[in-house]
Amino acid sequence: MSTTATDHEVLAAVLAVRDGTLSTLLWQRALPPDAGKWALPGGRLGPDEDVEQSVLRQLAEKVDVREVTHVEQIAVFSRPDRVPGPRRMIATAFLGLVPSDVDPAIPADTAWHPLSDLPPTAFDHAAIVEAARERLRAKLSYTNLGFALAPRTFTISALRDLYVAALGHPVSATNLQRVLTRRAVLAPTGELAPPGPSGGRPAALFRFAERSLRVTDAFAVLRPPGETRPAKDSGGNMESDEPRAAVP
Amino acid sequence: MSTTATDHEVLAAVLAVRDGTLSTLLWQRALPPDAGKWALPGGRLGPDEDVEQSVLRQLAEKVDVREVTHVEQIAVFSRPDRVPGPRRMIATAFLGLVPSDVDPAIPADTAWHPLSDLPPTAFDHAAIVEAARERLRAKLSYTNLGFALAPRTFTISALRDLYVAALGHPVSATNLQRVLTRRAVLAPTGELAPPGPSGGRPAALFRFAERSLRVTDAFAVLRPPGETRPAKDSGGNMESDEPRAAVP
DNA sequence: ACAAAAGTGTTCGTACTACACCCATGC
DNA sequence: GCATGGGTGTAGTACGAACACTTTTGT
Repeated sequence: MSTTATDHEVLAAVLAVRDGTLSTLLWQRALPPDAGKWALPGGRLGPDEDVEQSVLRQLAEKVDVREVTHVEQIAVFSRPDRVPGPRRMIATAFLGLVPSDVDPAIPADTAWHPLSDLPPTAFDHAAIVEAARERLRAKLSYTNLGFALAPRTFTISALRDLYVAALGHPVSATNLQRVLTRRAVLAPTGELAPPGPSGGRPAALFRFAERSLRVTDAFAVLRPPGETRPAKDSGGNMESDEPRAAVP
Repeated sequence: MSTTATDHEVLAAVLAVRDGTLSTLLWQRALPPDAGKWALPGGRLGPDEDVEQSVLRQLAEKVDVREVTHVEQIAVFSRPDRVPGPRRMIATAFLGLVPSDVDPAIPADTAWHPLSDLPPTAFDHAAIVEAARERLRAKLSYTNLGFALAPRTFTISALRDLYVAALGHPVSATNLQRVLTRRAVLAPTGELAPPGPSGGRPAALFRFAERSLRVTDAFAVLRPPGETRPAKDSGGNMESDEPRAAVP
């Protein structure tokens, strides 16, 4: 047994907009180390699974996996002292997204926490949550990732509220509709939502044209010549997805 | 000792433009498994280092690390059968970049290979190279990452050739200069390069204003209100950098 | 009628692209 | 002079942001 043996864990920052604020799922540790602190869902990588399979399995213990609409790798966290223990623990961190309308059954030790008001967190999990938030912010701007936060059908103003919560800055409902429609990200359902008790014109219901990730703005500048809109989609596998935003 | 013990390796796809084509550094395996096939530089994670430190240490054995101008995490590769052996091997893949003007001393078993004409590669290393290429392509469009491919000073047309090799599509030297100047990515040195043997106007020499990664186009759409140009830089750490491009 | 909410029309500014044209050098 | 390569000037256009205005409902 060489000295290089490690354990590998998978951790998921599951984000969703709850009560108008971006929140993440955490469970409270009962045992040392870091007893009482709040940790991300996850666990040890099993012998016959890759990290993608593992994170879905681990999430199934906390929430119904069918409610997780998008999962992607964020980064490896590997500081030698990041978790105390007999053997070193390396973590692959994931971003998971859950639509705003589902209220999954969660274990007693688990709860949603607004990112703006996190409780004391275990180990380096706060940094993982922050990286997940940055990833989400970035990808909302150049992909159709909104589908993963939104119910199956929604009004534009409801969608606007989701974008505001996730981006952290004001978003105009008018421009949101036009931008997403131009990219063929949104499609009208033809149905209407009834107005609230204080009146107002009934809102049209929309849905996302696709419910899987698609890059809508591949190039910021230096586009291939002749392409007016870069909105073409591109293939790829789970290992190679990534966003733009925060930087070393 | 539980069955979950793993080894962890670090692999780097070191990319550079050589002879006008995007190339990567590979070494030819002498021993099984995959003897004779070409592999990415890397090796086992040491007990007292994180993956970022490890990749720099491993690269030092192949090239002078001071010549590697940028390194960033790409993804974890974790298929249980990705590498045969007594214990499972998980890999953290990195992108490394080397300027086009340095010709580092490399070991006898190591050579540069054009991405367009790779030799038979070991394990899943071809997929890692492809992911690195996508990462580079994406980030060239919305960051100042060109600094990592370019010499310290260069003419616009030399820089254009680098972008063409890395992006794989034509780039106008005129527009490249204007786009990068507008973002304050390029700065003139005031010096001139002598023309070639066939004449022509002497070209002005430029340099990159910064030699560390900066996001120049954070938002494709849905910018924070009031910001005309998003070109402000943002903080962050190495763990959280990522690009946009290929997608699952 | 009035308030409230949704949606459309229109203007404005910016900036990327493309292309024509001018500049400086070698032969 | 002429070819070669570098650089600037200038449309053209597309599109995102902002804001005014209209539409449709409830009270």
